[in-house]
Amino acid sequence: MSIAIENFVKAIYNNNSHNARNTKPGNIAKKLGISSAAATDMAKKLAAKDLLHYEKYQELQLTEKGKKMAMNIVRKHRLWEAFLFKMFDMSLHDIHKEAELLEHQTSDLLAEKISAYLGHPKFDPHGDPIPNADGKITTVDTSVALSQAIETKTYIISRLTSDDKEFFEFCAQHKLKYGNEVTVTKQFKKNKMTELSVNKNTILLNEDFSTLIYVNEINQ
Amino acid sequence: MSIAIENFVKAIYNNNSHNARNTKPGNIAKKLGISSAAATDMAKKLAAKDLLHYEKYQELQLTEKGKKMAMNIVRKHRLWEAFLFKMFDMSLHDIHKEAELLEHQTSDLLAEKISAYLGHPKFDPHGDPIPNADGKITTVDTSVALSQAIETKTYIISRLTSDDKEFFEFCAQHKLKYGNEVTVTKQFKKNKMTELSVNKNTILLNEDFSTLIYVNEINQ
DNA sequence: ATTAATTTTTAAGTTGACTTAAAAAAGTTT
DNA sequence: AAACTTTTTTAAGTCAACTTAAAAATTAAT
Repeated sequence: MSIAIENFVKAIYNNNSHNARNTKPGNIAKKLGISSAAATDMAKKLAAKDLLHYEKYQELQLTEKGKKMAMNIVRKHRLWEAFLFKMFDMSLHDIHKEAELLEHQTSDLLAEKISAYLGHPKFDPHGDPIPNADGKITTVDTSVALSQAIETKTYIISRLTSDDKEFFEFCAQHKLKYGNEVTVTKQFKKNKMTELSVNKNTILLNEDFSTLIYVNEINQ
Repeated sequence: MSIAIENFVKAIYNNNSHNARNTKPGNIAKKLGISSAAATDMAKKLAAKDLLHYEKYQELQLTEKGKKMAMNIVRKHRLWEAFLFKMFDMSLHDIHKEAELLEHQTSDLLAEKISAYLGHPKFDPHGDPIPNADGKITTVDTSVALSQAIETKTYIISRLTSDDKEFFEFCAQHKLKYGNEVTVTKQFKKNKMTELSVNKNTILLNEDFSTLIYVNEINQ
C-alpha cells in the first residue's frame, strides 16, 4: 500500500476517532492538501480494496480492514513520537514532522522493538493513546474535540493534535495547553465556530483549530 | 527529490565508489530491479537536473551536485545502521532493510541528532565509513571490491555490502566474513568471475557477489 | 573484419496520484 | 418551495516512474 493510501486512511481515522463533523471527501482532501476530486477518486479506489465504504455524497467509513490499517500507522506514528521525544532534544513540532514521514517506512518488527525499548508505553508525548500491536487501544479515552464540546461546560485540555506551526503559536499565545481549563461559551453551528473562555479571556476558534484540541469534562 | 531519484543516485555512487566495472544504465537498472529502459530515461532526467553527466552509450558520472546528494543519503543510511545496531537486537540484514527505507525520510536535523547521540561515529556496523554532515569522508579507505582485486595477492575482508539474504547465506557458508583472509587465485575477465582460496577451499564468485565484498591488501 | 551476441536506446503504452473545469447533487436561506 | 450557495462528482488531462518490444549501437568472437 502506498504512502498516499496510508495517509488517506489515517486522515479518515483521525477525523472519525473523535466524532468529528465531516468525513466526506472534501474535508479529507483539505486535511491532506489535495483536491476534492482527487479525494473522491481515492475513496472509490479504496472502496474497491475493501478499506472503506463509499456511497456517493455520503460520509466515508472505514471497514474493519481499513481501521486495522489506520491503527497500524497511528501506532507507528505515536511510537516514533514517544521514541524521538525520549532520545533527542527536539521540539514537539519537529518530532511530529519526522514521525509523519517515518511512520510509513517502519516494519512491524521495528515498531515492536521501539515499543519494547520504551516499556510498551500507552501514550505518546501529546497524550494520544498508542494502539498495541493488534491495533487495539486498551486505555479509555473520554476526550472530545472542542468542536464537539457542549455549551456552558468547563473542560480540561487533554491534548493538541497539531499539524502545523501556526496552530502551535496560536495555542501558546492564548494559553491553550495541556492541563489548562477552558469553558465553552458558545457553539456557532452555522459558521462552525467555537467560542471559549480561558483565563477570563474570550477566544473564538474556527473549525480548523477546534477539531485539533481535545478536552475532558470536569467531573464535579 | 523523489525516492526513485535518491535510490538511482545512491546506486551510481555505490557502484563508482570502489572503481567497479560498469556504471552504465543497464547495470544500475539491475541493482535497482528496474528495466534498462527505465534507467536510461532516469539518466536523461537527472542529467537535466545537473545531477549526473550522460552521454549515449557512455558510463554515467555523478556531478558534484549528484555526489553531494549521494553522500547525504549514504550518511543517513549508515547512521541509521549504526543507531539501530546500538539500540536494538536485530540482525544486520534486518537493520539494513530498515535503513534502506528510513534513509529517505530523515531530515538533516534528525541525522545530526542521531550522529551526536552516537558520538559522531566514523563507521557503521558493516565497516562502511559514515560521511560527515558536509558529505565528506574523513577516514582513509584503501579497500577494493574483490572484483578489482589482483591475482595471487592475499587480502583481509573489510566488509560485506550486502543487499540480500542469499548473499549473506553464501558468505556464511563459505567463511567469507569480516577479518578473514582470502587469496585471489584467478580473475576471469571474460566471464567476470573471481576465483579465490579461503581456508584451503576454492571458491568461484560471479560479478554479482564479487562487487559486494571489500578487502584490504595485507601489508608485509 | 565480418558476424554474432550483448547492451543501450527509442518508441509506445500503463499505472497511480494528482490537477482544473464543468456538471450534478445537496444543503441553506429567505 | 424556489433560489442561491456550497460541495461532490465527473470528465479530461498531466506527470513521474515504470513496462515491453523493436531498432540502433557497442562489444566480443571467430
